[in-house]
Amino acid sequence: MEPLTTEKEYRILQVARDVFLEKGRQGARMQEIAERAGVNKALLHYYFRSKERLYRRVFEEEVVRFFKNFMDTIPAESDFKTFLQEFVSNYLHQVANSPQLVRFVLWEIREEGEVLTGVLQRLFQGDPVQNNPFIRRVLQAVQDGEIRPTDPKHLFFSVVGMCVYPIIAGPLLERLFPNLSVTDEQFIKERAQEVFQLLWQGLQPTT
Amino acid sequence: MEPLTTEKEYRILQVARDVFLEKGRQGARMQEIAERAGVNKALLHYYFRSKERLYRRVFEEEVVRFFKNFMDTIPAESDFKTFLQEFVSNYLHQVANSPQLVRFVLWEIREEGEVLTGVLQRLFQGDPVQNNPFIRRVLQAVQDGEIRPTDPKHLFFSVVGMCVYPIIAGPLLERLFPNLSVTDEQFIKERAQEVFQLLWQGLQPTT
DNA sequence: AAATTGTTTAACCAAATAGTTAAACAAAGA
DNA sequence: TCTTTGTTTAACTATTTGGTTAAACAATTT
Repeated sequence: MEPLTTEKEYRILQVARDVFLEKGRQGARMQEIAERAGVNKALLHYYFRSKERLYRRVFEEEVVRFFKNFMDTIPAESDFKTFLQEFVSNYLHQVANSPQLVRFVLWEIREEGEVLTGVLQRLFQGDPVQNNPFIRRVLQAVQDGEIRPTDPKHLFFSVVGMCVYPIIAGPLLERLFPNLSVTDEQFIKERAQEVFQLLWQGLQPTT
Repeated sequence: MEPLTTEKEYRILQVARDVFLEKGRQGARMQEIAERAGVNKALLHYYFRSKERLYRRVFEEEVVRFFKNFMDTIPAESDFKTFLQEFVSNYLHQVANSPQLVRFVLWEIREEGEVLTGVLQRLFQGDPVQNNPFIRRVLQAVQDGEIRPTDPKHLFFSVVGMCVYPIIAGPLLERLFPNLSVTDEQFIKERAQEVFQLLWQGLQPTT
């Protein structure tokens, strides 16, 4: 049988991702990755040379995924009300789907300097990111009088913050509120509703 | 001269905190803590026995601080409008003052099970935390008709999320928005204003 | 079948790092 | 001054962990 190098290489990457997201850069162990992937430790080095390189590969991929997730949740054109409603719901589901991703990126970005800059460079070549679709849509909504004048950057922070926080703080909040499970569909729906309502009312033009 | 054991013990704890907040549980090195504290490595073990115990000591203390910071920012009684305004401003400043704290807690709580439960137990003995002053104040404001009916738990998540997110995502956001510095007094003030405005308008009773 | 190429592994090595110990040192008291 | 007690350290040990290597293995080609 033809040995499919790609298959095992891919499995290693998958597992490496899991372990790094769980334990972080320093907490992850090559041995554990190997075992979980069902291969020998040397194979990790055969494919990826070093822990550093394997980590970078994962880190870069996850930062990209982090942004792609965000971009993917931006709905197609429509009135701003449904745009906002859908975005909140989509993004909440996205984050709830893999809470570790956000936590990982938010923690690990603290050290990576050049690496992060490189990834971002490649992701948004030339494009000033301040012009991302979400922000452009907000600016347009303001111009069209659909919502009151607002700094789109701050609105962006607010929306993302409200979606992301309950989920990455989950382990804490679930201890404070005994009946809470932040990744439950039930809660996510409830949350989407609350967030949207607050935003929409808060953004109404004042006459 | 009388040797002040407390002094060096205290300095070690201080430095240990810094290093753990910077590097995390696994990233921190006993050697580095010793060097930065200006003492020999053995002294760390003399006072704290093991890395594990030193870490727990720091972790527990920081979780407590994390909550104390929150509690301390809850303003005294007043109308809900100024209450909210002050809370947002206070909490933003609190978080901006030590962004590492929030990042650290949010990352590290993922593993600690019994430890965290223990700390929380001691912090809020008996008191169901759902009854914290912030939430009580919101409930009252709803009853008094100062704001529209809202789930106080969700409002709590929203406020904290909007304050916390831009700051812990700082390293990322500052690369996306070149002129941004999320811990600058300038930005914090601006942010407080924006967050409050959104909240206040979003919470108005609908006639 | 023999040779070739690429794949996989067990066993090993080297470096980093947590933890220990015995001895030096300093202050206080007899 | 000598002893005692508590403090501090340099040097050492054990363990963990990233990384290497030589040899076995499997598939393919000649």
